[in-house]
Amino acid sequence: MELHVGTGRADQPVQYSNQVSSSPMPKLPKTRGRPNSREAMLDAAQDVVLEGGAGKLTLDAVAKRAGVSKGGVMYNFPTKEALLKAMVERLVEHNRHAHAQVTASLPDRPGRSLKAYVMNSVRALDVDDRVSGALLAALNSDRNVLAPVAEYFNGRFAKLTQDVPFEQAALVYLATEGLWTQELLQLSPFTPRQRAQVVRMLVRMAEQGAAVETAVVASKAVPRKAISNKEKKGKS
Amino acid sequence: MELHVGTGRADQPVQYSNQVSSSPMPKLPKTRGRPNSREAMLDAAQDVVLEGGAGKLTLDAVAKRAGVSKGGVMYNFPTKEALLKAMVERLVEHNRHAHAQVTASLPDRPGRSLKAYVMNSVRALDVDDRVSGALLAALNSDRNVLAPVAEYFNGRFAKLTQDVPFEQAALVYLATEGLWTQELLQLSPFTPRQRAQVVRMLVRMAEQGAAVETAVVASKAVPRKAISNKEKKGKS
DNA sequence: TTTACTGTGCCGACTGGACGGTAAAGTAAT
DNA sequence: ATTACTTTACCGTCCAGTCGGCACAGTAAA
Repeated sequence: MELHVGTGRADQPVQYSNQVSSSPMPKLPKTRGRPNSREAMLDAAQDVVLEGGAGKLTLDAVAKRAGVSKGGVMYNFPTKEALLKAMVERLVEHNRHAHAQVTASLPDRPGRSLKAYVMNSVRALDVDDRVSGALLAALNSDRNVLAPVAEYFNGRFAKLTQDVPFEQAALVYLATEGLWTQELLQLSPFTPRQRAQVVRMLVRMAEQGAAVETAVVASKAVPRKAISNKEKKGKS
Repeated sequence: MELHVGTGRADQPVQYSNQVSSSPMPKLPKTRGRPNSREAMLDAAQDVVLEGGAGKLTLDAVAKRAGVSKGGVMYNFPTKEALLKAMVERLVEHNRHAHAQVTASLPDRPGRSLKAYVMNSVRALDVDDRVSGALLAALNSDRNVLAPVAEYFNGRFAKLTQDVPFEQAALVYLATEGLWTQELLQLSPFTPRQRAQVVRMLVRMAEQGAAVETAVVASKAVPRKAISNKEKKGKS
């Protein structure tokens, strides 16, 4: 299926795509002395957050990690908040791109986008996109910085619900988000096997679109003996 | 139903709940051993985190907020990590208590604990328990501090699944967790109305226990026209 | 080609403030 | 006086942000 859509870092000949306002570099060629160190610094920042948590994200740490001096970092990001903002924007952008890519790879049926969302979230866990969460923590400090994220989340959900009945979409959406968060914070109570099982269920639900919704509403008094027991295996 | 189980803070004849400093602080009786001060400081710490994010949680800020000096804080909590730990423990403890309380108020039927979990999580949002999340962010920095939380989470889920088929429990659990997180971080795409709708659905699913699981598995080809449309209103 | 000038990208020492933590002295109930 | 708690003052460290400087590339006049 070739789902490799990148890890959120610069693993392609991308010429620093997303420019953050006030960036002091209108000249695009930029080729002069060094390759684009901006992306390298963002990568470094990601790594730092990943390894030490948001609290360890200092300019010096980023500089060291990126193999430059602090001045170098400050040159590209006039302030720490600018760095954070750039990280967030790159992440959102990457996520949007990845979602689009996965969506495109799926047949155009109801729940397509929702299914893509689930798959993409899981992929994000398998790869090392774990920055998002660590970053999210960092953002918690500067609450205004995560505004773009909120906006992105909103728009995203709006699209997911066009395909699928609201309750259904919301359920899958929330569960996916919950799984993602829990795994990210390493608070998940699931064994790998259970996680896989859950993911399969979510994908299934996204695929089936409205079916489950109907079933849920209809199942007011289903006799319990009818329970399917075939799904019992994983246990820590 | 009497679900008032507290807000996680000292909800008793507390005199100075949230003081904004400046005030000369009317020297209350100050009875001999005043075990209140500890709780008051934890309350203050909660408030600080709530308002400014985890990054603003400094000893000075807590002290000012609590109407004491920094030394006063340091006396009760020899180190900042001790303060964090205390906050976490109080939170977990409170949560455990609340869950037990809600559970007790429900009829002893399958999915009882799960339903209580859902209801309690929502209640936590309605009241101002929002600290948990902010705190959770803080913990992200000192990863070892949130170990007790992880432990608690694990045990909690284990209990929820005793009652209900795994997939069902996992689904409700994750969705609830997702909802909680999103609302907490103010990233939720839902209108209040939609949120209420989702909550109702989750409670319903928890109640019905195994029923939905059966339905999900069975619903391979349910005609979409059977969808209940009665739930369409909220829209931002 | 040489020289002189300009701008870009980066370096790294330094500063000033914030913050965690310490210690000694003070206050009041017992 | 002893104990429980609080305050005031201070220290050391960390860190964002500043600033003067350096190297190199391009430009162009000589």
